[in-house]
Amino acid sequence: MSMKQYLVDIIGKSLQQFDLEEEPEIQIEDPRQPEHGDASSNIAMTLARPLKNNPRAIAQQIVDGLEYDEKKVSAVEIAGPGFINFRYSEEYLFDELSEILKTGAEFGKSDSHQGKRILVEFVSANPTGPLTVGHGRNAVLGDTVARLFEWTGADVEREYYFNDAGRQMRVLGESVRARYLELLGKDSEFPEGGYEGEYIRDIAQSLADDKGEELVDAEDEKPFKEKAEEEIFADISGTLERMKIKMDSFFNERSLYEDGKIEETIEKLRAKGLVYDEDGAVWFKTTEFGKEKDTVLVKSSGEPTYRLPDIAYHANKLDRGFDLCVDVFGADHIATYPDVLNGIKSLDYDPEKVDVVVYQFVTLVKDGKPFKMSTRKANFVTLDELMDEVGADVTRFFFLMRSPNTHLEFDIGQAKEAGEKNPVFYLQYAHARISSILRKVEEEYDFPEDVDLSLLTHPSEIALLKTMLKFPETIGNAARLREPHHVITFLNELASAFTTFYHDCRILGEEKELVQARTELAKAVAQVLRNGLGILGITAPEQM
RNA sequence: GCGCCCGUAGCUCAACUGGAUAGAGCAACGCCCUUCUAAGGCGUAGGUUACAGGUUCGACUCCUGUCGGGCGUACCA
Repeated sequence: MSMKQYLVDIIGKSLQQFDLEEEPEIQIEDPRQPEHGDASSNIAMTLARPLKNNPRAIAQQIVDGLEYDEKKVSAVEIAGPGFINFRYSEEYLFDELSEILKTGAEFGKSDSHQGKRILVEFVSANPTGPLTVGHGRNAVLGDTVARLFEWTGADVEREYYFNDAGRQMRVLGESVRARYLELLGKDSEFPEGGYEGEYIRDIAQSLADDKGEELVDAEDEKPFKEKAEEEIFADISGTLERMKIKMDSFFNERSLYEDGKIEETIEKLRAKGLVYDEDGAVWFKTTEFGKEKDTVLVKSSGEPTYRLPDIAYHANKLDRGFDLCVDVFGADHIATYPDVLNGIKSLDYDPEKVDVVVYQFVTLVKDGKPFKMSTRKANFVTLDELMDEVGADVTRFFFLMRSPNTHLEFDIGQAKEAGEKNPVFYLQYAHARISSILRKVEEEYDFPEDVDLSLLTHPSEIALLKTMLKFPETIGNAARLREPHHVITFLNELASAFTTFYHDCRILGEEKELVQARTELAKAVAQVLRNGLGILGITAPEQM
């Protein structure tokens, strides 16, 4: 049982002395100031109103009725307006340190999503060009949220959804055809709104190499489109792999048509009276759900809008038995979400099982000015280019360090000169330092089996230990909120606490028993750093 | 016009569910390498949390309004 759960339990027991109509929720928080103890509860303040008494008096009554294990809690104090502050006993802290070492690579895992099957759908870019830094935030966020779910016990599947049948891909095929003809010196007309990127020429070139003039009189853009899709997908897969992202499945929108799911979706909605025909188009009565206008599902041309397959796709996900389906997408797609929810709800699925992680746009800054990206116009910086410059670790870190809900400013110049001022190195450096020390300890010492951890008495040692203990809760919060940046904030705190310890306390050259105790402490820190960086998909180097 | 998101130190951003004295990094200034990695440390400076009200014992956090920015509001994806 976690310490916080223990505190909730003992406070709950003490509260039985009051005649409360309903059981209050007992909150335990981490005080910002060390003088305020290791854990704190505001319960007395929240009870002031129902009990019609002042908070400090209530706090006193709660503390008087509190029965606690002195092996866990060394002191309980009332402070400020009525906070009850707890201090952890050293015995508890040392037991926990042993626990971290024993649990090792598993330390930080929890069971809040135990037994749940979760599908995380992300990236989902149509194969019209290489992945850009614009896609990077989606890719890294989705993968890391998936990792967080895994750390909280879920069985996770990562899925990439794409559509190679739409207009985008036709234009892509036409663009390749034009470049192909151009290469062979034939007449060609570059399509309006075509893809202008250099990679189109590369694809055309490889077609010309393989097929010569065979395709000059091709009936349509199909062979060009297929070649483009193949090459671009190979490129995207390579980029994902470089970023340590491994998809479990690729889902093509087309299969929804082939299975008749699109038709089925419409018919089911029609049977419920939520779909009607007008002006040659098929409409979804979204006004029923409070929207201002109804929404077109099938255009008068007979082509569905993207909302229809979106609804059918989510129904398909739920048919596959997932307990939770999480979509990751940028703020520009937020408008589709209510339609999808209303759609699946109307099809009698539980909308609670669909959740979305929305992130704000990445603003690219180039030469000190904002820079609009467009795949079509070939204004972009690819993820591969970025990784060539700064590597995969920095790339992942960069996209994860900020809350998904805030605009992320990406300054290309700054990223390139990232070098030593990049914050990811601070974390890796702490790990490398510990590794180096551990190698030396290994060479120079031979320890007995028993360790006396109670030799760890320096404030920096205790502070470091306490910081490590927050790790499991941090992971739990990050998973619950789908916000990986909390892990980074924690790791920064941990690395900083270690660095303070490193400067205050030596390991090598002290009394042998102390060397041993501090070695155990350092091993634990390295372990927690590895676990945390592992969740972020960032390496923990042994030397730098 | 309407809807969603955002506005915190010079810059980029934190602040868990409403908690106690709003924190980091970068930039600036001053120190610290014969000692386990200086990709580091210590110190100084920097704030009316956009603005105005409200709710609360307590507001960066919740509510209302104003201003500023982003996105959406298609028979585009």
